[in-house]
Parts: sequence; C-alpha cells; structure tokens
Amino acid sequence: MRHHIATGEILYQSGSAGAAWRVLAGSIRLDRPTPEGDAAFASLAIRGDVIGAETMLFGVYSFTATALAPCTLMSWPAGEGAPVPASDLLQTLIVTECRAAEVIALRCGQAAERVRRLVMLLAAPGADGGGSARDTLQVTLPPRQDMADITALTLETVSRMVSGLRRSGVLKPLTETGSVSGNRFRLAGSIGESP
Amino acid sequence: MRHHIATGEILYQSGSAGAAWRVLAGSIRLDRPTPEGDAAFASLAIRGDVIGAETMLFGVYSFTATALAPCTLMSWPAGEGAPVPASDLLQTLIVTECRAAEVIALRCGQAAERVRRLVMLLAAPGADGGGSARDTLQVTLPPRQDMADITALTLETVSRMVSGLRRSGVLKPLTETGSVSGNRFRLAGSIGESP
DNA sequence: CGCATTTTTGATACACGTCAATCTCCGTGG
DNA sequence: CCACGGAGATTGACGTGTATCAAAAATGCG
Repeated sequence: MRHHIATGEILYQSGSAGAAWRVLAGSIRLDRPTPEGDAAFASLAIRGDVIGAETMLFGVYSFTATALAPCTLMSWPAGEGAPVPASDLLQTLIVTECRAAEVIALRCGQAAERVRRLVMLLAAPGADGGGSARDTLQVTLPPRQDMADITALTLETVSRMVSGLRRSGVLKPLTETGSVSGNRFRLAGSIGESP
Repeated sequence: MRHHIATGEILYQSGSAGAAWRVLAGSIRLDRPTPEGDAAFASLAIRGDVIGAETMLFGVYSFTATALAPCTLMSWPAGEGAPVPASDLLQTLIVTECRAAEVIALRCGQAAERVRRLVMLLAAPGADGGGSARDTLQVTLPPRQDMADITALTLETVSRMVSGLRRSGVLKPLTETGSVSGNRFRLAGSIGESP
C-alpha cells in the first residue's frame, strides 16, 4: 500500500495507465509533454498533495511524475473501490490551485529570493529519529537542474544561490547516521527571514 | 444568469462570500493575498474555465478575480441547488491543472516568445457578427501591466514585444464597428508560427 | 582506484530591468 | 469646439542580474 521511490526515479509516465497517489513524504515534479516532443516542467507536488487524479476520468496520466527526493507515497483514495466523496475532490482541487500559485510565485523576483523560497517550500519538520524534533526544519534538495527547471533559472545560477544560502548560514549540511548524504540540510530560522 | 464585466473590474474579492463561475468569454486574472499584504498574480482563467470552486468547500473565495478584458460569465454549476457530479469536479480539476501548467510555461524562455505565447493563449476564434468566421483568431489584449504580471516581465518590455508583434505582422489592429478599440487585434497564422 | 556524473566556481556577454521623456487616447470643463 | 489634464502606452538610453561558455572540483559507482 505504501510505496517508496528514490531521487530521479519516475513514478509514472504521461499517457500510461494507473491510479492517483498521495505524497506522504518527499517531493515530486510533474512534467507535461510539449508539442515539440520534449517535456516541460508543469508543477510541483509536496507532502500532502494528491497527484494523478486525472486518471479517475481518463484512465491515463496527463503528466510524468519524477521524484526530486526520496519519496513515500500512498494510493489515493485510501478505500480502493469506493467512490470518492465530492468534498475530497474539492479539497484536492483547492490544494492543487494553491500549489500552482506557489510555483508561479517561485518564478518572480530575483534569483536569490526564488531559490530561498523553493527551499522553504520543500522544507519539512525534521523527521529524524528522535520523535519530537519540534521546530527544526529539514530539506533534501533536488538535483540543481531540477531546481533550475522549477525556478526558471539556470543550473549554474541555482548552484551559486545555494552556495550563498550555505555561506549565510541559512542551510547547514546534515549528515545521516553513518553515510554522508550530500543534499540534506537543516534550516536555520524556520519562517520569514531577512530578504 | 449571464453576467458581464468590463476590463479592470473585480468579479470577486478574496475572502468575500459567493459562488463559482464559468468563464464564457474574455479572460480573468486571479490574485492571492501575500503575507506582505499586497496581492500577487496567482493564475489565469480563459474561456471555458471554472473559477471560485473553492467556495463550495469554504464559502468564501481564496483568490481575487479581475477582468483582463470584457467578460461573459455564468454561475456554476448550471443547476443551482443540485449537488455537483464528481465527474464535473474532476473535469474542473484537470482543466485547472493544465491551465496552471500553461501559465508556468509563460514564464519560461525569452521575452518575445513569452508574450507571443500569452497572446496565443488569450486568442479566441473570431466572434464577430458574421457567425461562421472560421479560422480567424482575435484577441483583446489586457493592460500591459497585467500582461507583465502574468509573464513575469516589466510593463515596458511587454510593450516593446507587443510592438514587435505588430511590426512583424502577427498582430493586426482591429476596429470595432463605429468606435476604435485600441486593444483589439486579429491574429495572422492561427497555430504554431515561426519562433 | 579510475571513470562518469553532478556540482561548483570563474570570466564574459547580452537580455531585460530601470529611469525618464514623449505620445496617444479620453473625459471634462471652459 | 478646443484647451487642459490624467492614465496608459510607447520609445530611448543606460546599468545590472543572470545566461552562457568553460574549466575545475566534488561526489558517486563499478
């Protein structure tokens, strides 16, 4: 029932058959095929979001879903055969609209601000072993190319901005127990820092 | 049942009570209030789109809707009291997702391309008196500041690009019978022109 | 250890933002 | 009817933030 995928893995392809999912942890990028044949970034899904709901009408996915970080997923709705309540669909619709608005906002303003906002959006309350890691936020940053696609910047600019966030102390490298995972960070100052 | 609003008019305000609408003609911008107090562009609605569906769950609008051109609207769903079929909600959800993806795409690439794509998106089959105005596309361009907000460019850059489109013959000024409407254009070459 | 991939850093160019002046379009009142 | 004034649109000159090109460094993997 629960499903796990690693960074870079494709959860489903546009056009293939399948069902909807709820993202329990991690982040997912959705791409849609362009008339020119290649795929363009279309949206972002984070913890709590439902993706692939279009299959309930079409049977096939409209977008391609790729993991931006290790993800935990669950098929949606929970009760397999049962019809989906209208309120659940509405809820999904609203969250989707808001997520879209946030992604659109990620493409406004200067590069440093945009990358910072993306990092904040991806951050989740620290889910480390302890249990009650209260107000510490953590992020697993996606590959730079993906961050660039999302923010409409280039890979190089994103890299520079991430370096800046590290230097300014907003991002502190985090080492998993045992191995060193290069893209995991702890966030200083949870919400609304200096610009 | 049918409702008309003019360019610049506000259809509804974020936070106020009301119901959902279907856009029959024209285009609408949706803005969401930011933490800083002001409003930021959130999404775009064009012919066929349903907006304000969140009121079915919350009772109040999450976004502020402003007309970008003279609009014709209709309350949604058509049958007032009746419960909305799940398939209609799904349909709305899917269209919303696609629209969001298109808006996100409007913020990729160079300025000229972006403005051209926005114009194409807003264009509708010529609805002039004739009846069967077959493959002629027409647009009523929004104020330049709104086009700038949508494409994440500046008012001045948008103005330059629109001028470029006029000079290159893509946009041909259109005069209404009698009065001259400054922002109405006819499109040369309906779909997929040279970049 | 050696190779492929990703990330980082640097130098340079250009597309777009910024500031400012002018123009056009309307409505208003003399 | 024309002068006046305001709002939006257009155009120009200039500076800068980011893209681009290129190379080195770090990371992961067999």
